[in-house]
Amino acid sequence: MSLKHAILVLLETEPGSGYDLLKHFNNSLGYFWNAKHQQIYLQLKKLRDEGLITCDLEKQKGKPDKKIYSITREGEKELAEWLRTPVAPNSVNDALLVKIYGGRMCSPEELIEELDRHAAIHQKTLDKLTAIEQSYLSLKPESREKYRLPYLTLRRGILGENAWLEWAKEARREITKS
Amino acid sequence: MSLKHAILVLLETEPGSGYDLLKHFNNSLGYFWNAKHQQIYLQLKKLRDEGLITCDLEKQKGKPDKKIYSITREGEKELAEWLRTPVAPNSVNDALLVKIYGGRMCSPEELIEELDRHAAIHQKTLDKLTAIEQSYLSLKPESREKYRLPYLTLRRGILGENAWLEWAKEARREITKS
DNA sequence: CTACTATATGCAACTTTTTGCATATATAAT
DNA sequence: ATTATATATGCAAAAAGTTGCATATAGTAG
Repeated sequence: MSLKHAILVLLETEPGSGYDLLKHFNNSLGYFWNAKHQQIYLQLKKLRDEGLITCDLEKQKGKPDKKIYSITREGEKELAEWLRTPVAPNSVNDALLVKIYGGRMCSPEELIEELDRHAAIHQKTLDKLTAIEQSYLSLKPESREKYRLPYLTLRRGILGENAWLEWAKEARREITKS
Repeated sequence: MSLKHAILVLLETEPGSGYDLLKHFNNSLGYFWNAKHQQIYLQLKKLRDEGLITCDLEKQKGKPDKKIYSITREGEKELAEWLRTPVAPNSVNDALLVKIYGGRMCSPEELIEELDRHAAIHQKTLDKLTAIEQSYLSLKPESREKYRLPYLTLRRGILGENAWLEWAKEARREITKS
């Protein structure tokens, strides 16, 4: 669906190899769009076949050649069009909640253990996001301009993770009671 | 993945037809596990093939026969085992955030329009969840016991949607500034 | 000296999910 | 009368995503 557009968004900012993209992705869109590296490489191939991006080889010594992808006019057009089209609301798949919903069949201790495990992961994500926010906020106001919109998505991550952790505290209290 | 387990969780609570399940699902697990009706019917078939659920026909006049599914011993075993196994953290796919991230290429007005559209959807979800919460809270404390764990997942929904709407206000202010 | 991590890709097989169609009846609203 | 909605299922094809493997080098940590 829109992994395709996520890639176009990133390549519109700057060209790069699949690997570059992957790293960039994992520090930005990856926080709210799931994708494995295979998926990204596959999409890059497809996007190239569709002519939405181009690919130039960059020779490197020792390492395999880098394929540097850039967005094309076609790609920009496609992206602009997508931006004008309404998208579906976020879709969530949260196995932990399925577990808790049906948690009667297992011990409170086991639920708490799993909840804590997830809380640790969410805390880690929050820490990363907060660190990114700090580096954004330490930029000079002129430099911030460029990142204004990405910053909004960062905020979404931060508010979301905070809410998650708040909920986890509440849930923990409730489960412990039993 | 765990649509399978989501179905087992619901059938463990009470047997029912695919359609019953679907409605139940849409008012509970559906808030944090995405699935279309086709997927549910398909999974029911698979679960039956695996012997985790059974199916009895219930004749109806006028309408097609209902297939009433129930969980089997095998199914309960499978479910209990799954509950003891750690699950992956929630995965999110949020196209709106991809859009905002790359929103430089479209007008603030268009972004705001889309943001508001999504906000309306989230508000609607929040309203539904709040209504469910109200009916839960109006139960006698003895009757609540049964729904304690599902209620926690409801709380997750409420806190999550509130956070979403808070963020949307913030984002709206920021985008409007430009 | 060895193991691990990072760089840098990608195929093949499989599972999961989505999209679009298809059917048939009952009831409530316009 | 007609239309829409709810009931009640499901197939088939396509798209998307996951899992597991495979390759090859360079640098760093133990």
